[in-house]
Amino acid sequence: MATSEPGTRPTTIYSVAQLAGVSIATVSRVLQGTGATSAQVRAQVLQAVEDLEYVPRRSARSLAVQRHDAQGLVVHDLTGPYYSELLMGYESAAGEFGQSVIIVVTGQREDPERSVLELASRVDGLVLANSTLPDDAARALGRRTPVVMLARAAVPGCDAVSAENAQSARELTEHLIAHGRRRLFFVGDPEGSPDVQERYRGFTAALSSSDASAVGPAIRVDFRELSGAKVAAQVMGHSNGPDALVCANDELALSTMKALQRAGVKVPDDIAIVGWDDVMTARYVSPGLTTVRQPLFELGRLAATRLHERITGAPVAPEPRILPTELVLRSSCGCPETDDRDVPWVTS
Amino acid sequence: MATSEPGTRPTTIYSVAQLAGVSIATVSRVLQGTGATSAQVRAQVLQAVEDLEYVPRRSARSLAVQRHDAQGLVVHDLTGPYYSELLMGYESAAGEFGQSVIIVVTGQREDPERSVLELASRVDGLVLANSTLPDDAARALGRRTPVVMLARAAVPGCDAVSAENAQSARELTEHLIAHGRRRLFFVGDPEGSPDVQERYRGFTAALSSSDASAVGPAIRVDFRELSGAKVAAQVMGHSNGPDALVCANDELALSTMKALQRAGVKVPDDIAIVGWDDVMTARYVSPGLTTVRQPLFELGRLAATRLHERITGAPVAPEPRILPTELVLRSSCGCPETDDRDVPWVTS
DNA sequence: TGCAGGCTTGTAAGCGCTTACATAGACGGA
DNA sequence: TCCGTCTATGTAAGCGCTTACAAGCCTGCA
Repeated sequence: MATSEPGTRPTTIYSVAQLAGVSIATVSRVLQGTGATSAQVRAQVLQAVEDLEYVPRRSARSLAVQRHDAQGLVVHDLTGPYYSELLMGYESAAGEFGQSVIIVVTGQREDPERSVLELASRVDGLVLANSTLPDDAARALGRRTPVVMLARAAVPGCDAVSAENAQSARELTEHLIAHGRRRLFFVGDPEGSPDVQERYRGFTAALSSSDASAVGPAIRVDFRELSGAKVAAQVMGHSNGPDALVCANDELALSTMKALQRAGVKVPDDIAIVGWDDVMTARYVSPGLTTVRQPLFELGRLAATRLHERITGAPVAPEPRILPTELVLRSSCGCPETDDRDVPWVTS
Repeated sequence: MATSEPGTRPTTIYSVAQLAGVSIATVSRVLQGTGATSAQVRAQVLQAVEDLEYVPRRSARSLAVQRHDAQGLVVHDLTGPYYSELLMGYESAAGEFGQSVIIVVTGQREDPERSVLELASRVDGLVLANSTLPDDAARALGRRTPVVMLARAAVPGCDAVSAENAQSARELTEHLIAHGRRRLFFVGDPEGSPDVQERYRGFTAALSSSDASAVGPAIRVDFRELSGAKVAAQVMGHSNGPDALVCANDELALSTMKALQRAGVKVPDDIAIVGWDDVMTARYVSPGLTTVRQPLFELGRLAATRLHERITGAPVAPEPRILPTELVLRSSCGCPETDDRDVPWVTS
């Protein structure tokens, strides 16, 4: 009914109180469900609320209760399925707690630090993904508001959640060695992100406890799909090139694979390729890409949950929470084709 | 320095004023840049702000100025590259306007309508994507706050932005007809979303002005990748089946294509397949998937921009803003393979 | 009938910020 | 020297909500 006709002041708790014939305190009590109220009055108030289509202003409430009921999620970018899944998970958990989620993408902000600081002033806590803010900035932030680090190392005063990396990297590498591969290269820049660093660590660990060749220097390229051609060129330039490539993520693996195949290299016969993330494309290409699946949705949920715990009083966890990952064996590693695995029973 | 030691009250504009030896009004003026202030005082205030690491509480400001500097983005889900791109674009534009973006995913809310209403109370306006709220709810919302409809039909009182659909559907269909296809089927549920409905409209329009067969009923399946097998079964069950499939999106096209290929059907020789969205997989599969690229990032930017204009006073635009799309011809339609098109010069 | 104690409701004091308005200097011209 | 004008600053009134506290009412018991 009484929607904001031009000139009419928007409906507030005062309008409701007036219409219901009670004080604003009573309206507030009815709406919060705090304090005792008679059924009679409650009905009147609810009726008035409905008639006026009243929704309390959040800012007024936030100011009064000193709480925003909102969480901030800070990521570097949103490209690829990685962040979609993560964000879905995050939002789903936050929603259950009645928390809004405000997202800022630092990659497209000219002054990320300022943006995050500003964000901090409108949320009760925030989650910082990797490549967003340097550690010291994060630590400083952690002193003024609850902070959860996502997919990056914990800093003092902040919680951390992430998916397992080193162990699965090790398994993946050992799997390739078991396939008889001996000249394995890592593709990706370990300096680029904590995730990649961990993966590289697992990779070297597996190699050094095997009879495979000493580790070649990692082929350092950035994360993106674009880099495949560069990698392929470098690989083929080698006189005694690699017989297996462990790529830091699927985009890299796929574009490298495609570039290699186009140049006549057989995958996996001449060279095996594996990646990370289990993106949709991984199960559509031929050969299917062996990769590592991360529980992204769950990771998002975990981050939101942990942050909420912190906000509501839980202490900083002494240890980071690390979610297990899952090897997805297709045939780019040398395994036989198995159709079943490619049935998309799960949407990634 | 003076970060919140336990027991210390958090720093407010009062602390700053006190430290700087001025009144809170002056602090506010310096920080806003409104009103004249002497260089002397300005320096003192700024120094105090820095010393105390003061950041104004947003809720207090929002309450005072009756503005949130935040926009709400309401989507049904976030799966697939569609929403990542869109969200990136949205966030980038909103950030430039100094607006935060709060996102709610209705698909995982038990009471979407309530969630959105609540959202409305903490933002200055919102963008509603399709499949989130019914039109009448949207219209009601539009009466109390600026609303922009995204990829769905305008309703009175709301703006609308979307990507072109019917025209490109028509071109795509005509392209298939030019390849000699005569028994074209549409795959997807036109009732499911306004986008699909438009595409279907373009599809039928192209058919009816050609000598191609009358349109078979659309093969109605939902959007997701899972449906491919069903479609393939249905297609192959036909005695005189289709020689071309226009799929409502790439996920559908790709999974159908894979299922068909696995059953020995040759694409595009036996049957051509085309889709929508130009997802990453489209350029990695063989044959490359012919599809329609939507300017998702731009669409996101446009939505944010339009909403911001509305919030800052612009009237509702009489016409929806429609962004052009682009046919991406690969070989699943019958065109010869062209490698160049597959170079990922753009990340989608 | 009077009164203690339990419910329900109202009153009013914030929450931290912005901003209209009042005030106090500083300056220049008569 | 006095007064009108500006300019820089302070004062205080909100913004809409929550919540501690006060107050009023009703009940049951002595």
